[in-house]
Order: sequence, then C-alpha cells, then structure tokens
Amino acid sequence: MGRPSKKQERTEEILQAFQRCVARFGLEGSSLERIAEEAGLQRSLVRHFVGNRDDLIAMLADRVIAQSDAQWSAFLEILPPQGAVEALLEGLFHEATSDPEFVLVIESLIFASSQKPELQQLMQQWLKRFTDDVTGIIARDFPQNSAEDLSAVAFGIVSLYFNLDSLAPIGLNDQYREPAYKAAQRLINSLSN
Amino acid sequence: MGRPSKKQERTEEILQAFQRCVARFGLEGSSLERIAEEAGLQRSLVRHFVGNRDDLIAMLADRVIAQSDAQWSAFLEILPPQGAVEALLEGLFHEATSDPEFVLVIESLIFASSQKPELQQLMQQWLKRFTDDVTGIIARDFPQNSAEDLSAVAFGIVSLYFNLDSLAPIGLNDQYREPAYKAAQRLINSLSN
DNA sequence: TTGTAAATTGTCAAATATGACAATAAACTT
DNA sequence: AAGTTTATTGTCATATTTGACAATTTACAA
Repeated sequence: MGRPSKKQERTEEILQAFQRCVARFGLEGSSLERIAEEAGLQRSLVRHFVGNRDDLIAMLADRVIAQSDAQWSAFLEILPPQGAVEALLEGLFHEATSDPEFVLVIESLIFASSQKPELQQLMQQWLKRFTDDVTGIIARDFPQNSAEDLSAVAFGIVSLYFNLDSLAPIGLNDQYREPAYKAAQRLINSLSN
Repeated sequence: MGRPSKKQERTEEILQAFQRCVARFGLEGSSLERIAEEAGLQRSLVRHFVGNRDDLIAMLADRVIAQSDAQWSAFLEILPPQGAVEALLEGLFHEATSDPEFVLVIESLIFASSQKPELQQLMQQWLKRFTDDVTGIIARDFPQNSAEDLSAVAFGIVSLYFNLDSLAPIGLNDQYREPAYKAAQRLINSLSN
C-alpha cells in the first residue's frame, strides 16, 4: 500500500554526495544546500530523507566505518596462513592505494571526534579493531615475543600506514611510501625468531 | 604623526582568537563573526586589521609554522652532542605534551592543504625540515648506515610522533604513547653500530 | 477507480555571514 | 590649535543557511 519508498537509494545517493562534499569542504563546510546540489536533489528532500546535518554525520560515520571494516576484512581474508606478515606489509604499503576522498572523509571524522563524544567512541573502537588485528597477525608469525613487544611493533606499523594517509593532503604520499615500507620491515625484523 | 597603530597587538589578539576557534570549529567553521566575538572585537575591526578569512588563514599558517619551528629549534638546541638520539626519543615521546589546541590547528592546516596550493607548499616544507632534521641527528650517531636506511628510520620515528598527534582527537593518546616510544627505540636499534 | 503512503516541489521566516563604507573618536606631530 | 593618521563604531545591502510546513504529484493496493 502506498507509494514505494526510495528511502534506501536516496539515502545512499545523499550520503555519497555528502562524502564528496566532506572531502572538498570539510564537515562544517558541507551545508545541506551544497549536499543537495551535489546530489542533484532539493534541499527539502535531503531533510526529508536524512534529517539535519548532525543526523547526516552520524549516518556518514556508520557508513564509512562499515565500509572501512569491510575492506579490511576482505584484506584479512586474502592473507596467507603463513607468511601473513610479509603479505600484510605488501598490502598496506605497496598495493593499497587508498581512495584519497575516502581518506579525507575519515580524517574529517577523526578530527571531528574531539567535538563529538559519540563519534569519538566509534573511532576509538575502529582504531582498536585495526591495531588489535595487526597485533594478532604478527603474533601468529612471531609467537615467541612478549605482548608488549608485539603491541609496540603493531602500533609502529599502524602509525606508518596511517601517517601516509594523514599526510596525504600535503601531497607527499608517493615520496614517503617506500621509507614507510622499509621502516615497517625493520620493525618486523626486530622481533625474535 | 597620527594615532599610534595597534595593528601588531590587535593582529596578535585576532590570530589567537582565530586559533581557538579553529581548534573548536575547524577552519571552515570559524566565521569572522565568531572570531570577532572570541577576540572581543567588532567584526569590522577584524576586517580592518587582517582582511577576509583567506588572509587570516595565510597569516595563521605563517604564525603556526613559525611557532612550531621555534619550538623545534629550541628543542634541537638542548640535544646533547652525543647520545642525541636517545634524548630525541625521550623528548618526542615522553616529555613533549604538545598543546592539544595547537595540534588541532596544525591538523586543520594539513587538512586544508589539499584545497589550498600555497598552504600545501608551506606544509610540505615544514614536514621536510622536520624529517631532514631527524635524519641528520640519527646520521650523526649512526654514521655507518646508508642514507636509505637512515631515512626509513627517521620517517618511522616521525610517523610515530605525528600519529600520536593525528589521533589525538580520538583521545587515545596516553594509551599509545608508550608503544610508540618502544617502536621508535626498536627502529633505532635496528641500525648498525 | 479510490484510498493511501510516500515522494517531490515550493515557499516563508529567521538566523547567520559577508563586503563595503560612512561617521566618529582617539592619539600623535608640528 | 590645527592637521593627520589610525582606531573604533555603526549601518546597509546581499547572500547563504536552516527549519518548518503546505501543496502537489506519484505509485501502488484493494
């Protein structure tokens, strides 16, 4: 009964438009006006489907985190049972050409975390999953090391990877990718066995 | 002749207010209105002394970079002639409790770099000075290593340090400081000699 | 065809941001 | 005291953003 709802697709379109806007103008700079224009919809429709900008931000965060998790999970699936660490480094520093727009959105969310407690919690958990997974992978290949050493190495690798993304706006990504990879290798080599 | 100019002090006040605003609302979210209110001045005065927001951003960038460079230079001065690397790590990961507001401002500038070429160039140079200095310090204590290895280790240390700041908005700074320090040590220990 | 739920369009009022500029007040020099 | 430079205040026009809501249209079910 009644007209079929386009809420799903419309919401998707709007969120994609929002994502593009955030990458270009930042969270604060993305007015509903701009988002609507970017999505090719009327502002009223944006309001109708997703509410005000705070609602939008919450939805965007969920979406982005889910997307990131999905990518990450898919990546983990591919890792070989043994020699996983080597494949991990290859994947993180050589193959992975993360979408700059996506990176900017995540940066924005991280940045906005300091103002939005709910968001901060989401990002905390997101980061923790990431580092814990990396620690786990390393632990499997290098079981003889203490948890402390493993965490340190894992955090180092995550930092190297994240830093490439964080500094992406500066535009030196290509220049620093190789040093980052080498540094990660050195961290791994510093483990026993 | 004529009334004495307060341009210096006023500009300083305005930039400080701007800095506070940026830390709270982001670059885009800092309207002249807000800045003026934060500075306790009329908006007209803000315009009178520093111009529009693009002018403001340029001035803020110069100021922040100068400030950062000054701090960094002062820090380098203190480093002992030998054993400098150890002191470096101590300083970066244990003593240095960087002002969160200041960090947020730098983050904002880095982030905005992707949209503003002049700013991007400034930040590139700023980052380069930083990593080159670190490379130099390490090179002095570990002269037997190749430039490539030294750069990798230096970039690793810089990444660890920056990452702590980048992730500061997430609020896990304390938790990750020690792993970061240990990872940095491991990188250093991976060098010959 | 009729009822209904949802999409879609359009409009209004209020708040906010910006640029430009006039007018006044203050502080200094000669 | 006169002149000059700058600070300071105030205002006007304009554009943007937002929230709220009314009116209309569309697509489906019975």
